[in-house]
Amino acid sequence: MKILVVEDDKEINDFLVKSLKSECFEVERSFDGKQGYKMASENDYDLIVLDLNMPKLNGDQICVLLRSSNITTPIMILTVEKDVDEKVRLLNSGADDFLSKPFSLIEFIARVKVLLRRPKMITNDVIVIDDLIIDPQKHQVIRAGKELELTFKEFELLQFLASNRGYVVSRGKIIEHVWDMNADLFSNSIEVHIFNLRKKIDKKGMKRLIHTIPNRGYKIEIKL
Amino acid sequence: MKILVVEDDKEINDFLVKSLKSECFEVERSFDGKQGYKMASENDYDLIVLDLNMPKLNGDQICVLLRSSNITTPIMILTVEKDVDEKVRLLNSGADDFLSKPFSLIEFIARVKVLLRRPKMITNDVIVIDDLIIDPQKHQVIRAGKELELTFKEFELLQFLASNRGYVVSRGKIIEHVWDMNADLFSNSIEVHIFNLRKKIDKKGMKRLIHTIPNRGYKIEIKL
DNA sequence: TATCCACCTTAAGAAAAAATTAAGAAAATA
DNA sequence: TATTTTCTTAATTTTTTCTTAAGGTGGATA
Repeated sequence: MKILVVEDDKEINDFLVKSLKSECFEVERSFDGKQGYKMASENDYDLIVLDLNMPKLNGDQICVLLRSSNITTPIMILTVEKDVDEKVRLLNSGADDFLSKPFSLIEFIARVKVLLRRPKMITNDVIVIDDLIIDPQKHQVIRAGKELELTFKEFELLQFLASNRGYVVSRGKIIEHVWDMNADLFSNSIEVHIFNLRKKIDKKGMKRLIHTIPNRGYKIEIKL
Repeated sequence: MKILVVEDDKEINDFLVKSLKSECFEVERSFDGKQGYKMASENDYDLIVLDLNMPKLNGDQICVLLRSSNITTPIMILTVEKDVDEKVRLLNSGADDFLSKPFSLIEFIARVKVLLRRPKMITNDVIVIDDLIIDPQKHQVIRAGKELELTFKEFELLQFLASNRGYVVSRGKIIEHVWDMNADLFSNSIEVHIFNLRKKIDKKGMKRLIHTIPNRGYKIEIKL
């Protein structure tokens, strides 16, 4: 993950870069709006952090410029503005998020991570979620140290949910991926399989991993 | 929505007017900078589209003149300039947006709609408003670091309000987007859902995000 | 001050969605 | 083909969510 930081204040720039690097992000920086814009338009970053007030070229101006050249990289603008209209204006200029100074390191990193988040692809890799281990190659599932016997459909269903961990998976998507085309969308087959899966995986006394989101689907997640 | 187009090139003028009309905007036009300025200053448009290079009076000059007479109508300037400094200069002259020729119809219309502050489309993007984070793909809402359990309707309602942050959302629009056609327009279902949403999101001690605008609807906004 | 109006608040029960059974159909295996 | 396992269907129960309706609150208005 490559992040560009454009901030003319040396101290804040250092702070941002250090914070991001400590989170294992690759960081490039600029202390100048115009140079920052040049870097942003010539390189492919995963996130651009812009200070609002800089000499020569402001953060929001850079933002408008980048968006007008169809650069869709997420942009976060750092601002001291407390004015609502100003914030609305910034969001309309194409920024994805803004952060008012002074801000905490934790808040900054949290926002960065939100902006960088993308759903994962489905692979055949081993999936580990808490004490649940799914090994697609071995067709093996272990929960709390005990190996479980899953049927083919149960395994496919679990793997699909697990590889989308944290994200809601709709019934439609499940049908699409775990069943084939001609499956009946209006049967309750999924419910029955979920029920059977839960009997094996989410035994009583354990923290539940499979969650129902009414009207939307199911989700695998560690709830704290 | 009434839009003024000022452009001396007959062909481009026709193109713009036709494009806008096909999008159901009401359009008036001028082929001349001076006359265009007169029209802009004497009428109340929702958007003014100006060509940069015109005989007698340039787009940026019109822009400065209009702004100096306290006309705040959004202005879009059409330019062939590729130069950064030029673009920055235009933004500073009071223009809200600029578009470099040649541009596509889609791009033009998209920008127009942004400037007209049409309610934004509802996407699946993560929405961050202050310490409220809404992640549609995860069906996850976090306020002040704590995850909240929202029902389907509550989530849809919040997402709709949030994606129109800063703007009032009428009951009609809510019914239209969150409910389906055959919803009862005269029930107080919306009020109840708003109430339940507030219980979860705007807990006491927090700065309120959901605001009632009497006789008009609701609005999500950071009040400072 | 009385009245109206828009919105808020509650609570009950209607409606919808999901969980749970069990039986039988289909598929895999021997 | 017989047997076993897995999957689907369908009826029933349980849970969750949504709507309705009645009463309350507070501001605006005459």
